[in-house]
Amino acid sequence: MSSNTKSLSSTSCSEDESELRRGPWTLEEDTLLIQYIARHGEGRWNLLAKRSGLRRTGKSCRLRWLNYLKPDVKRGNLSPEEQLLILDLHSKWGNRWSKIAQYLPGRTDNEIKNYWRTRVQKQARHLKVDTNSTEFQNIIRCFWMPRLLQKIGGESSFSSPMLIQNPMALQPLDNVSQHLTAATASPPQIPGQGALNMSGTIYNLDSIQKQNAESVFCTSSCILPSEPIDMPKMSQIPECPPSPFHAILNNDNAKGGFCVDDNSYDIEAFNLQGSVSAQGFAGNSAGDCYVAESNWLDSDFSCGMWSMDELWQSRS
DNA sequence: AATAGCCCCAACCGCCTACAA
DNA sequence: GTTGTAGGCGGTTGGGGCTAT
Repeated sequence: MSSNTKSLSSTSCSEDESELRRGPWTLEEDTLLIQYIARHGEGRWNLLAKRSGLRRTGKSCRLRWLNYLKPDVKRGNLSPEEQLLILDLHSKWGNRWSKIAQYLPGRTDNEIKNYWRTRVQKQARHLKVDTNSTEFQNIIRCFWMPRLLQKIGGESSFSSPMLIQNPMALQPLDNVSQHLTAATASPPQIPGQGALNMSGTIYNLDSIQKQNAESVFCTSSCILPSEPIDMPKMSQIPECPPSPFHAILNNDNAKGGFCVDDNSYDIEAFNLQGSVSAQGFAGNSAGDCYVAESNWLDSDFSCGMWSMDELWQSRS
């Protein structure tokens, strides 16, 4: 949405000339701000606001520049890689939007915050869980992030700029995100095989792709193990609870859905029946969960459906 | 075609911190 | 050490656009 096209609702003929303007920025204001910064540079926002002739607060000028006018601000939907990074970094730092934004070149804290509120929190609302809850964290780790990884892996043949060959496996985690952002800045010249390593997690894309007919194992501390997964062995781990989502794809009469939009790669909706919440995911020991989701990953996943009754039965 | 409801995002607000006087 | 100011951050809101009915 460009506010350039918007009219200033607060503007009127009788408006006091000395009054500060508020609301959407006009094209003229944008031009003034850009020209001033081109001549004098960023910073000293209050002074800028006075001298530029803009009847705006310094704060407003700063915000407009940083979130919209700055040349390197990226527009458009967040890529799966960016979404994955946000989910991962948020699990580490919480609502430290500006810190998270540092790892996504061209993305602003405001944009990331909006993404979290409109996409991620929406899912939590549908599930009737708190976004900070263990349950929801598990859902993100076990379903959303693997799905994004799968999507990235699926595109690996290959244009995904964040997908890099893995020269930095086992690097300290804080370097990893940096590496990822660096990869974004300079498009890779590599084929799409390898791994993503974030937060100490090696996202083994080869494994993901091979696992389409298998399943994905995830733990509280990582999404996928760094070692190639021996899925038959994994599936025998006794403490792995049965996947509540196993029922997802085998029930044509399902009334609930866990949907991922193929274009945005977002989980589109949890349409849960009654008072069902995601509490079932909290019971996984140490946050571990086992996801048998062969069909989920295999399908085009316009919308996987399952019965919530089955879901609940499967976890008890 | 009209309209009600929802979604998304730009912009604002209030608080906090850093720093200079 | 205190005070004032600027900048930065996270939370919240308002309104345009989209979709469903």
